[in-house]
Amino acid sequence: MGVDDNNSHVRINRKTSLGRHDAQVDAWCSDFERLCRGRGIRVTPQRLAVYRALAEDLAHPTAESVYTRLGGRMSGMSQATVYRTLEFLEREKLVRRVSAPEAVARFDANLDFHQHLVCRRCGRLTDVAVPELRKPKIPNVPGFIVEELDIRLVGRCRDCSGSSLKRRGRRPAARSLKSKS
Amino acid sequence: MGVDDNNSHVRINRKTSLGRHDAQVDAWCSDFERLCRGRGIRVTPQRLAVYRALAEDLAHPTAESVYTRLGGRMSGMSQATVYRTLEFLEREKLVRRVSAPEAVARFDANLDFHQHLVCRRCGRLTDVAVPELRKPKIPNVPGFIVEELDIRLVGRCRDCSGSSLKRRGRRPAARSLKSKS
DNA sequence: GTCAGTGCAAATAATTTGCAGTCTT
DNA sequence: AAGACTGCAAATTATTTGCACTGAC
Repeated sequence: MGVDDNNSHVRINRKTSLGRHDAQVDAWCSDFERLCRGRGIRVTPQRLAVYRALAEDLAHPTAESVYTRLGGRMSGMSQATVYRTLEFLEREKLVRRVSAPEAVARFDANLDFHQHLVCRRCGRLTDVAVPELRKPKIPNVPGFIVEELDIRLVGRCRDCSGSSLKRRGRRPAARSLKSKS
Repeated sequence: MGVDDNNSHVRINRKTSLGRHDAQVDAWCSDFERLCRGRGIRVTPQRLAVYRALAEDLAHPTAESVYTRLGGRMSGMSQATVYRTLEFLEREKLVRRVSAPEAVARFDANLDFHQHLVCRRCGRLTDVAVPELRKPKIPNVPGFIVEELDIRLVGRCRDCSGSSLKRRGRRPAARSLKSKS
């Protein structure tokens, strides 16, 4: 079959599946270092190591996975640092946090059509119905059976829209969100 | 301003914000009970209670919140049961699990445009680039600043496509996924 | 030299599990 | 009555924090 057949509307990003060329990783890392210095962010061996671990493994590792990849208990690097560094890098928008199905679970009895508004700051999750997203055409992805499109609108709710985007503005710890019902 | 002004393309689902009419909750609950019996699912007071708690509170409660709403330690209902029941209801597709930002965190050094394939069974998260989703028009939602659209394609990866959709097929505990890198 | 960044270990928090007893069908 | 469900409490796993120390700038 030809390159332009039905299935090729969508392409799985090959780079993601496993590791990549050292050259590219190195390039990313030096970009990273340059960017940090430019922004006045201290470059520590730990930060470089965590960043490199992420650059090497694009399969969305968990904090724990990063820790393990770095040599775990043997590396002389502590879990706490890995957690703190990842949080820091995310705050600096140097890496992204993505949601996964094994999330701290939230449930919904409402099976009707709707999407979710997710407030980046307070974590509140609100229903919204966006008519334009009503009948999303399910893309055809080779090697994967797409059963549904989960669309989240991420941003800031009314209560949090004023609050800083400042560097030092740390959001509440994930734990403290649980009581928000 | 009129009902049809720019901002009303999108409507926040009011029902969600808090509780609702008892009548509607009752209706949902009896539908629920009927459906369970029809499918041969045992109807226990605990299951009804958990379902009702969800039907009453559409603000995406956590397992912990459900437990608390049911009276916490005083209700005579254990946390374990709440967790087990929610998991069960989800497996039966009687409620939905939605992802939230405080998820068990996964990180990504790749900031390029892409979406995520999420395998419902093994939890693996894969990058994919869907051209049609390239420039999503950000919907205008009153009272919320939408900063980005997070689109996930949920389904089954190649390795898991064969495996049962059978009732008894329990997926691996979330914990055991961590090692998948 | 200074203060941000780190290690360590203990504290929290979220979720799961073993096992014996109980209730739905 | 049979086996599915549940309670209880202990076990796991994930993540955070206090405090003293060290290294990047």
